[in-house]
Amino acid sequence: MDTVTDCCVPAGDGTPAVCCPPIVDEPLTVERADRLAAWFGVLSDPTRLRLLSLIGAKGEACAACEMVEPLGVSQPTVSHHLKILRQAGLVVSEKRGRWVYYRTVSPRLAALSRALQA
Amino acid sequence: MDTVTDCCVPAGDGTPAVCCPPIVDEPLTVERADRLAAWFGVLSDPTRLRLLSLIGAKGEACAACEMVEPLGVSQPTVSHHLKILRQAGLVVSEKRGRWVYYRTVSPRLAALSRALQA
DNA sequence: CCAATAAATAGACATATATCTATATAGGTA
DNA sequence: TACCTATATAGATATATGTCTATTTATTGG
Repeated sequence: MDTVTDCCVPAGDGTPAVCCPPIVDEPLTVERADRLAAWFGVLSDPTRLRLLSLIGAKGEACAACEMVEPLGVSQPTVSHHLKILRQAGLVVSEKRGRWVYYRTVSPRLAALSRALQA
Repeated sequence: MDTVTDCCVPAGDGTPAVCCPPIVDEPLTVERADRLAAWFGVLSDPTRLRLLSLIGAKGEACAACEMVEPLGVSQPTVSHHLKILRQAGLVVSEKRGRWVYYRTVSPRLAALSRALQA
């Protein structure tokens, strides 16, 4: 789950691959289904969704100072979920001073959104 | 998880509710996060995604006759996953003759797609 | 250089879930 | 009516996961 291209379907005829085309367009391969399922699994936890939403709404948010208190879970739990979001490529982090700031990765969210288009 | 409206955000000012607005627009409430997480949980299994994709691509598919064999899992497993997809409102079923046919529910998929728009 | 603090890791534990086999149900068909 | 056959349900089991407390790591400021 490292790059957006994980979600692409190779055209195989020289034209550019289509990234995360709607899943209802043609039957998913086992590989694409596994990758997409992993991403949706990342989105299947309320705490992670709230973190993602909080980061997106603020534009940028730091882990402990802005996210632990409003979510009502422990600091290690926030850290755990942010790691999962980061590994999935849904957020990126940057250390500035003593704090770590997070931002959402729009292309990744857009790719998943596209996969669900009807 | 019964209607698309489960995903809506009431406007509270007389104007129509916005259904499944992007989660990065404003911080999710606990309730919306719980509901969205449940839906993404339904999408977080490769077998269910392949079922959904197969049904969508064919336009309509019957449980045993068209889905058990290509998926490579047992009939009860297919039945189990179809029930979960049905309860989530992502597919509807109709019994015709001896078989049960499934179709995808476009508005529900569209609502989830909208929630992930960047 | 040391103390304070933000963040990450380790480990434990409870809960959820995906799958299977075996069995039940239901409804068309001979 | 009685039998097939398509689905659904039950129950068991292995695995995955979300959360916590306790601890470690890393970095800033005095």
